[in-house]
Formats: sequence, structure tokens, C-alpha cells
Amino acid sequence: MGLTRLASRACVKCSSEHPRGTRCLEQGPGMCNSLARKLKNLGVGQSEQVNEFVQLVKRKRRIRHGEDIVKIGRPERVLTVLLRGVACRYKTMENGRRQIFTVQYPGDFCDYHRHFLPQRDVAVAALTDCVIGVILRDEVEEIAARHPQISLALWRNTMLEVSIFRERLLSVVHRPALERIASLLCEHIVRLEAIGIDDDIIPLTQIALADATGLSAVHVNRTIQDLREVGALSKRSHGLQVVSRDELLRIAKFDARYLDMRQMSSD
Amino acid sequence: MGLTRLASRACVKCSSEHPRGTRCLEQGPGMCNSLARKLKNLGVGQSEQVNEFVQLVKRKRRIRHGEDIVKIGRPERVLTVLLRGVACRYKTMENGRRQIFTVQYPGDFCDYHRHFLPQRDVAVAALTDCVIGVILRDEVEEIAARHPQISLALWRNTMLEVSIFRERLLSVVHRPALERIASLLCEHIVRLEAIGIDDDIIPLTQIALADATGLSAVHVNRTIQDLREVGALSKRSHGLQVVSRDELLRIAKFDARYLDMRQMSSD
DNA sequence: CGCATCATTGAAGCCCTTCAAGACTTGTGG
DNA sequence: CCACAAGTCTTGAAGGGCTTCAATGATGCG
Repeated sequence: MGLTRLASRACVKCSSEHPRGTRCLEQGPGMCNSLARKLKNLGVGQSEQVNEFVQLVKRKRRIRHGEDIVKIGRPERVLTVLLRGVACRYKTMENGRRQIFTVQYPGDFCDYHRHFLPQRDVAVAALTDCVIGVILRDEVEEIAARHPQISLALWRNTMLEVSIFRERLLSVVHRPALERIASLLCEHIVRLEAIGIDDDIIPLTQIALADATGLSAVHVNRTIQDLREVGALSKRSHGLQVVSRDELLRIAKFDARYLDMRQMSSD
Repeated sequence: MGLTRLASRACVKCSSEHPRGTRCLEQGPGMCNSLARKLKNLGVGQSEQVNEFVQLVKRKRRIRHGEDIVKIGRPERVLTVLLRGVACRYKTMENGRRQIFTVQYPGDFCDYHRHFLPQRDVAVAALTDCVIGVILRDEVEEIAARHPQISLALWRNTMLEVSIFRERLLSVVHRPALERIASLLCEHIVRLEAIGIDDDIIPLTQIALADATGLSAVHVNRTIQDLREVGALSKRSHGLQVVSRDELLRIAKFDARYLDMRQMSSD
């Protein structure tokens, strides 16, 4: 998954920091695979349109674990795409607590939520070392105007987000901690699979899990231990390793339909 | 506000039920004012486009308080607009509890959430007697394809929804009951004002408020009494009457920016 | 005037939070 | 390579906000 942190240092060629032994960002072809897959999932059928969109990614940047990809404040006129790593959209409350709204994986748009709305209090942070691609917003608008399918795909993406939010709201209000955490883990298993990552490690810390589920870190810890006890997660500390996917699905009463884009506009 | 329930009976002319003394639906011109205003708020600048959209509303229907406007199950190929009354998008859980996702006022789209996504478990109910307008989905798609501004407006509408959901999530997770209920009341005051309803009555029952905030009806009741105690709401039972709007805003620490569409795409 | 819905009140209890302290892991610098 | 620092995980105990249950009062509509 490439989620482990590696020593980084400034590269002579591309003048940006990246892990030793990896190529410069500029030279990395295929880095936008995840973006292409995302667009296809959103219903952009023609490869030419997908490619045209991918070509818009001209600038790439590495972000170190823990740093902000998108800061609060005045929005820039760019659209940021996560190409590698894990990030989260979050807001820090007055009392210092953090709410994670969504966790983002390669292919996800980081800051399109600010495309029209004045939500300047929401930031995006890198949960692991990340690589992002930057697209000028004007170019997005231009290509969307030319290709209705791309415009539609962006709308679909927003709808999917509504869907995920709705599920999160249900979870927070109606489900007790065990079911709630199991639900979130299930969502992540499915989403990781959807982008071709078939690992049994969920790349989240217990603290991130707490901020995402609205539980305290202490209670998340105790609940994780319950999930280990029943054999859903591995007993090893530090890290979330799924042992029994079925057990998790059962506990969460998980129904993945709210994530399913294939059924879109097929009624 | 016309939210009070009136005696209704089948009308000879239009063969649909509607309150005594009101005109037949077919004859009501101006009934789509709220829809027109909504479209303008969403950024459709040209009146011709607004009118063209409004013309698509050919069929109208009255829904009695308590009945479903949109039922769960197979979606129909229509887009429903609320023209009069108050409705809510909701889901009934396995345990019988109800979660209200959004409350809808005149001008709001009822079921566009099913436009692409397979969310067949979410229904829309009339919280008061309502009048809805029905538009064929094909015609929506057709007009959206012709006018990018309308397509954009629909996308904006979805974004606004994300914004409201995000705020609701924050509320449910981080705010105690008093602040949470005050927040919701503030949101509704602002939204009602935005569509020209400048009343001090919030058209929700305590039970609806409970389902929308994720609190028990009992606790909502006790909290409402606290709000009456501090002079934010009137002391009369049955009904929510705002006495001190400022006090409510203060308690809720309310910041209406998340509802503000005027700032959209103005950065 | 009676029924249905909504509002109110009291009591018991639980899920989760907060506080606080210690154990473990990871990465960094000497 | 080791030691220290920082972050994460773990554990215990005390307490509080909210839920549930259950019963009664109020309101409005037919």
C-alpha cells in the first residue's frame, strides 16, 4: 500500500522532497491511475475524456504525514486530487476537538467541496505521506463545459458524498460504538477494494477512528479490543488488521449499497 | 404560513382534495413562486431559463399531513418539488426509530436525491398539508443539457445539501442538547426567512425535532423548557414560538455561513 | 364529546466521557 | 547503534448527559 513512512529528503532533480529510491514526481507516469479509475467509476465512459482530464494534472506535490494538504482560509483556484496515500477532510472545533468528515483515498478529490461553497473552515490533512495532483479550477470548468459527462460525473461525486454523509449521520445517532466502528471499518474495506487495494490493514490510527466516529479515543480503544476478542480484528497492537471480514460485516449489519455507484442511473 | 391543517374534501372541478375556500390546483398561478426563487438563489440568472424550468411543472398534487410524498422502493422517473407546506426526508430504522435527514420548505426538491443514487430506503413525508409539483425527469435532463446554468444550479443544490449534512454531523457529535436544538431552530429561522416567511413559529413538533436532532422526545421536551426558561421561546405549550431570536443565536453560537449561497463561486 | 396526537413529568440506569497514569512503538539525532 | 522524544495505545475509576419506561395532562380535529 505504500503507506509506511519513509525517510525523505530534497531531491536534486525535482527539488521536492520524496522518499529515497523512488522516482521524481515529474517522471512518475501511471501515478494518475487512481484518478482515471475514479472518473470511470463516476460514469465517464469515453477513455479520451478520461485522458483529457488526467492530462490537466500538471503539478504534483508530496505532503508529509501530519501536514495539511488544504488549509483553512482563502480558497485557491485549484482542484486537488489525492494520488497516493491517505488523507482526511476535517474541522477543528473551538474546544480543540477534531471532527473528521471524510477519509480520502487515491483518486478522491481533496478540496472540490470548496468549489462553490464558502466553507473555509474545513481543511484536509495527510494521514500518511501523500502525493497530490493539482489542477487549475478554470481548466476543470472549461472541460466540464465541453463534456457534459464530466460535469455529470462531478455532480455524481457530490451525490456520493451526500450518501456517505447520510450513512455517517445514521451511524452516529443510532448505532452503539461497536456497530459504529465496525461500520466504518467495513466502509473502508469496500472503498479500498474498489481502488484495487486488497490489504487486510486499515490505514487508520485509533485516534483518527475516534475523530471520524465521534467517539473518544479511550472508548474506541476498548471497542477495538472487543472486536479483537470476537475474532474480527487481529490481536496485535498498533494497527488495525482485519481477520474476519465476515464477522465485521455481521456486527455492522453492513449494506454497501450506499457506496455503490454501479447502480447509478440504472433505474 | 398556511401550515395549519384545514378541512379538506374532494373538489368537484379538479377531482383532488384541497382545503375549502382555496382554489383548485390547476388554477393556481403563482404557486410556483417558491420554485422560481429557489432557482434564482441557486444561481440561475436569466429569467427565461427560470420560467422554462417552472413551466415543466405540469402536474400538481395535494398531500395530507402525515402521508408520504415519496415512498421507499422503486424510484419513479419524476422530480418532485415542494410548493406549499413542510416536508421531511427520513428513514425508518429496523428498531422503529425514525431519522429525519432534512426538513424541506417550499421550493425545495423532494426526491432529487434519488436522481442517480440507489437510495431506495429514504422516503419523504408531509409534516403539514402540502402541495407538490411533479416534473418528468427526462425533461429535467433535457433542460439541464441545454442550459449549463441549470445543470450547475442542480449541482450547487447538492453541494448545499452536503454543507447542511456536515453541519448536522458536527451538531450531533459535538454539541449538547441545548445548543443542538437551538442550532436547528436557528437554521430554520434563516431558511424560512430566505423564502420570505417571516413568522416566529417554527412549524415542527417536538417529536419531529427529536427525530431530526437524534435526541429522545423526552429530552427534547426538557430542553425546550430550558429554552423557554431563558426567554428564547414562548412559554405556551404546543408549538415552538421564537421570542428572542438573539438569545437563540447566542446559545447556538450560530454562524449561518454554511447556508449562504450568495457567497457561492464568488471567491 | 371522544379519540388521536402531542406534550409533560418522574425515576432508574446505562453508555460513553473525562481524567490520569503507565506501557509500548516509532523515528530522530547524537 | 543506542537513547531520548513524541506519538500511540492501554487500563482503571469516577461521573454525567441522555435514554428508556411508564403514566398523566393538554390540545385539536371529526
